[in-house]
Amino acid sequence: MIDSKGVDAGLLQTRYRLTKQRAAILRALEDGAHLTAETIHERVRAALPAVSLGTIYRTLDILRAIGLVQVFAHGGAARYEAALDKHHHLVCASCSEIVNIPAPQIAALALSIAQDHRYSGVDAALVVTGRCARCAGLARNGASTTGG
Amino acid sequence: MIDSKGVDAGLLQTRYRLTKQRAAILRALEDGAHLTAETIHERVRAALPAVSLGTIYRTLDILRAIGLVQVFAHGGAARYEAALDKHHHLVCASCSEIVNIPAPQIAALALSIAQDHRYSGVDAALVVTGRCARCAGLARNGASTTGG
DNA sequence: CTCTCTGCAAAGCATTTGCACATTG
DNA sequence: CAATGTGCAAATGCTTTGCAGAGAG
Repeated sequence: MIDSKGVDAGLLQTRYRLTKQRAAILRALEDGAHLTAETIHERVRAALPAVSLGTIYRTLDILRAIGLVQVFAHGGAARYEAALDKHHHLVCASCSEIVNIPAPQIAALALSIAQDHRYSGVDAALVVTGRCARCAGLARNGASTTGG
Repeated sequence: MIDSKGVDAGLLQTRYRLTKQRAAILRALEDGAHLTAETIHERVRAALPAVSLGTIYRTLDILRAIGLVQVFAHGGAARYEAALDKHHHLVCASCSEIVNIPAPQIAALALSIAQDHRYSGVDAALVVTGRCARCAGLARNGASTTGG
């Protein structure tokens, strides 16, 4: 997986080349999780102003194929994060806060479901949606809760 | 919820009007599950040739807000289905077959996770991805598995 | 009759792609 | 040097929206 000293190792083990753009994208993914392609673009631009959004998408797609990156859809745009560990997500419907949750029991459940239906090569994604304490509090006061 | 004799009851209990377009959309949703907006459009057109895609989207959005319809994203386009019961999905990564799975234990797990993080009004969606037996078999023979 | 809905067509986002040039290994 | 990657900009696919006329209650 990704390691702070050897972020790039993953790529080096493939036919893909390690360009400065890709290294920057991997670094951006280390800093924050659940990032939008556009957010990643902004962050990468800090180091490499000329990088295009197209390159971000192409690279993220490669990283996902290799298994270095995990994607998860929320609110129109896809969210990307480094595939450090297997986890699921708890999302606030109001402010879109995203919390990682371990839920290790899901893996076994998914496997059992898959076997029942003769599916192989299984993966599972659980998304729990609700309202965080802060947003629930604001809602009680009748205030708008949209935003971060 | 939706009943074969009273599909429309849900709408009638709201401020929304029951138009022939909406009735047709509800009926299309009874027939098949996991439908794309475009598929629903085609089906509705059989009865009402002039219906526009825009109306399909507007209606589906209302039905979701009321709770008559459940959405679930897969492969670019959103999939819609009547909210008859709470269930989850098993999806074949090759042919995109979608199987409904009950997994009642998820609700309790989601609730417990939500409580841990002081979230309220919780809902959970589990998507299990894998390769169905047929696609796995075809893959073994080196044939293309896309489609179906 | 009033308020809501509809069709149409244009707009809006997120994402993908073709191409000529730049870069990596 | 050969193969792969990049920027740019146009194209795509799904979904949303403004508007004027049509229809529901």
